Amino acid sequence: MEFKQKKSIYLQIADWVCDKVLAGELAEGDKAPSVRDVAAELEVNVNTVARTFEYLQQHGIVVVRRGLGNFVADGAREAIGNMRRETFFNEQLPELFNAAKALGIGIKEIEEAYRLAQDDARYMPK
Amino acid sequence: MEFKQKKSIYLQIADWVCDKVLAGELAEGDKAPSVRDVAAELEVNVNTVARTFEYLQQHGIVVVRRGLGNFVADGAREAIGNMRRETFFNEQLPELFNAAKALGIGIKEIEEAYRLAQDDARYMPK
Amino acid sequence: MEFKQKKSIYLQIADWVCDKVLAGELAEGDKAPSVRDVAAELEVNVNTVARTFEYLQQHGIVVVRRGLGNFVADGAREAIGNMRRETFFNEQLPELFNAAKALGIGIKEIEEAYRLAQDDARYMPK
Amino acid sequence: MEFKQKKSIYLQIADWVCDKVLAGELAEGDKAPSVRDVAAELEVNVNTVARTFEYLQQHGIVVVRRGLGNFVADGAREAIGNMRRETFFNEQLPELFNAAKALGIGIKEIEEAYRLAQDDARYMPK
DNA sequence: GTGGTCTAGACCACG
DNA sequence: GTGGTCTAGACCACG
Repeated sequence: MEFKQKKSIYLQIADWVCDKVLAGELAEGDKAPSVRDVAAELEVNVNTVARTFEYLQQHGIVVVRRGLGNFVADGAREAIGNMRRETFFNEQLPELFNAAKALGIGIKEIEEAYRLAQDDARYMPK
Repeated sequence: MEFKQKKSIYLQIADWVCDKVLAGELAEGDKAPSVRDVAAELEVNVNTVARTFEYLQQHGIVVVRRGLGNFVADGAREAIGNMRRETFFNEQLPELFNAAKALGIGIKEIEEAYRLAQDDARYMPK
Repeated sequence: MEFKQKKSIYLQIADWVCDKVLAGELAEGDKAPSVRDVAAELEVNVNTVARTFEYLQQHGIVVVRRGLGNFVADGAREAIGNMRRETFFNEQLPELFNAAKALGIGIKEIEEAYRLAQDDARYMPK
Repeated sequence: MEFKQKKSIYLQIADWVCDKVLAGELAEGDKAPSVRDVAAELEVNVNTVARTFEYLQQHGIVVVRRGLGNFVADGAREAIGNMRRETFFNEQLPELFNAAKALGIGIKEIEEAYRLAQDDARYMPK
């Protein structure tokens, strides 16, 4: 796994875990891989992964059972969806619209970029 | 001026200077306010502002004339526009579309949010 | 380490790091000594060394891994070589030839000085 | 007149004056143009030119006659030649040879660059 | 007056 | 432990 610079690694790992949940690789109630296993797999510091699970726990996506490990919480899928939707509509989108406005970019150009992105995705999937 | 926590102060000051250039308050060739004047006005440390101008210089937005101060570079407006436009289309927009795709959000919903944002801006300007 | 007055300390430290890379003391991928260790060893301020690494990073000689430290970049040796070679042929040498021309000094005299310098180096190494 | 960034403006002006002396535009004993005239002509600060003449005076190239102005000193041509020759052989050349050595560049390559520079100067004079 | 650089010391997010 | 950032204060060359 490659990490981007802009975002904290621990948050990128959180995204990675959430993606697994959404994809069904981790079902609700499943035991999540241990902090140490994730750290080994992704070649990051154990503390970093610990912070990831602390974050996931605070957002109701995992629950800790002491001595047993982290488990995907009931309602995790929904919690993830809500969290992301909220971020999307309340943070990402407003920021983008502000930037667009300042640059004199209108909805037309955004639509066009969207269509181009769609085409790219269609012909060069992955 | 209020600073946000997410972004470095020196970068927020850089944005502030760029905005002045785009707004025509600072024309190309104009002398920018001195490092010390900006520091006093924004109530930040002189070194912080010095870092801002170092950054602006590296991006071709100001040129330093020794002993005289910082001057808005020829082509600064274009440089700022290009920089911001590039960020918009190559970073912000793709990230947004990716997020949208993952959430099953289509262009329709983005358009609708855009219209809502427009209305907000219209009725509650500033 | 003794610092000269003509050049900024942070740039002299950058040269010192580059020399270590060229000498093989620091291989590509190696972790560079921490900002604080270098500051302690060279008896300069931590911020000064931080500036050095910022400079090295901008020139592709080190990469920062957050929380882990600075690492010698892939291709650092080549980047340093190119940087220095370019300075030599495009700046130092033309300046010298211009000065020589203005003084009526020809290649013969330069060659002779070269031979003398060689001899000095041979008999008084270091 | 265009100023380079690396060298102090006052030293570049000093070179400019010395060049005039060597070219015969200013003969020994001639009155040099006033500090204010030079400042106006080159569009620099008066203090900068004052520093230039202070420097030239210290190196025996001009003499000040209070109330009358600066005059090209007797022996100015020779003083300039000596000064430049000394800089050339004791500073520029050793620095260049050091840099060359560090880069593994020998006298052959310097000679070749010299020949190329000569050709350039011959075919594209000025 | 102007920016460039440096020090000493601090707090922070991140790992 | 690691680099990033900021402050307060200082001295410098240069103009």
